[in-house]
Amino acid sequence: MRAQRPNSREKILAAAADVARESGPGSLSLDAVANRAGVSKGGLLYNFPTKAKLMQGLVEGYLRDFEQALETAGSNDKDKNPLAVYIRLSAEDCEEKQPSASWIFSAIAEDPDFMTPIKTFKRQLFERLKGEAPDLKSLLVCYLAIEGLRSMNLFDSDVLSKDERDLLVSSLLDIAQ
Amino acid sequence: MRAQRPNSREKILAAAADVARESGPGSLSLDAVANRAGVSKGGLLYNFPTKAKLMQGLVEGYLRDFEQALETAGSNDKDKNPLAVYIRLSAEDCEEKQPSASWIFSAIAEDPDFMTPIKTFKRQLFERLKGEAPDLKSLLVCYLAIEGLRSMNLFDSDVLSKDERDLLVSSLLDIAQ
DNA sequence: CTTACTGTACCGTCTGGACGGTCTTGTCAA
DNA sequence: TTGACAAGACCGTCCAGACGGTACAGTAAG
Repeated sequence: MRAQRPNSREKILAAAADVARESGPGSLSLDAVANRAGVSKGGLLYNFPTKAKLMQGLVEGYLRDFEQALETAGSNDKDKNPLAVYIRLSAEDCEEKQPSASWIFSAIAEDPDFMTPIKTFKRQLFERLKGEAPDLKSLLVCYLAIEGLRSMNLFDSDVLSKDERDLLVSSLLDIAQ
Repeated sequence: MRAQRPNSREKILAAAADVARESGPGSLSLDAVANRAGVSKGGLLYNFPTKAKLMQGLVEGYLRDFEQALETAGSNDKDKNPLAVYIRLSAEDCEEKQPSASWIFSAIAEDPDFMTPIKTFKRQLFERLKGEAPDLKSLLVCYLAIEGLRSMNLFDSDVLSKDERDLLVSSLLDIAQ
């Protein structure tokens, strides 16, 4: 219903993420994205009338996917502790060698305000976890450590070995009970 | 010996950091920096012959300051546990409402390779801590949580209240023994 | 006839950087 | 003490290129 050949949108978004990751966040030009997506510049601007809308599309897609992943992980997982679910999901995300959100740097460079939806999302998530966690101290430590893991993945600083990452995750799950 | 009026360099670096923080990472132009520093564009390019050199100057200054802060904190602090020293120092850094390194986004946008010195620095720091820490699990949790705190500060997502930050730090110091 | 594009040509703006000129400071011979 | 001079530090202007965005004519499918 959204469009007749709707995979163009997704193709463009994926291409934008690819270009941002491979060519660096500062080189995310509309021409580069159009080429990468196999779409003319006119076609790109047909789907996203401005560069800001493109970025907004990236942010919204990311948040949508994340929320959905959290939801399905929450219902599949036998462990009903939401913090543990979040830890496991995040650790899985960070396994990927290629950070799924490296385009964030492009968005920030374009306009720092693109971060506000992400910030409010995170704040809500934290509040939700706080409501269901038995111990504030454990929650703080675990949540921040996961934030650190995500940060490392984003900056792809491969400081930790795989063993160390596994040890960390199991320690966190321990702390989260 | 480095220069006859060497405060120009520092003034320019400070101006660059200010512009990056206030105008957004994508708006860090040489003109803006020159204006902010009270220096002509020619003068700016005299001190830093290219934009890349300017970024490099920011990175080097940041690393130098950080190392020095670690050193003095290590000798002043009665607690000889290096991890505890690092935790306290980092927590102090993150108290500042204005992240001291928001220019990092500008550097990444310019060229992701500007991160490599910072990455190797962090890796070395982590290795050093690992050498002196009694328990790997505690180190991992503490180090990552601090990394998370730094990340939050950088993205200035004010998710934690001051009380929560304090509670986190004391918990980490507990874990670090 | 509408939707969803392609392809091209173009405009205005911004930016990094090169360049020539200018002011300041230190040095040193007379 | 002074004057000549060179090097250092900085100014102001100009330009080529890249970029975001517009306009528009064409077209293939449903």
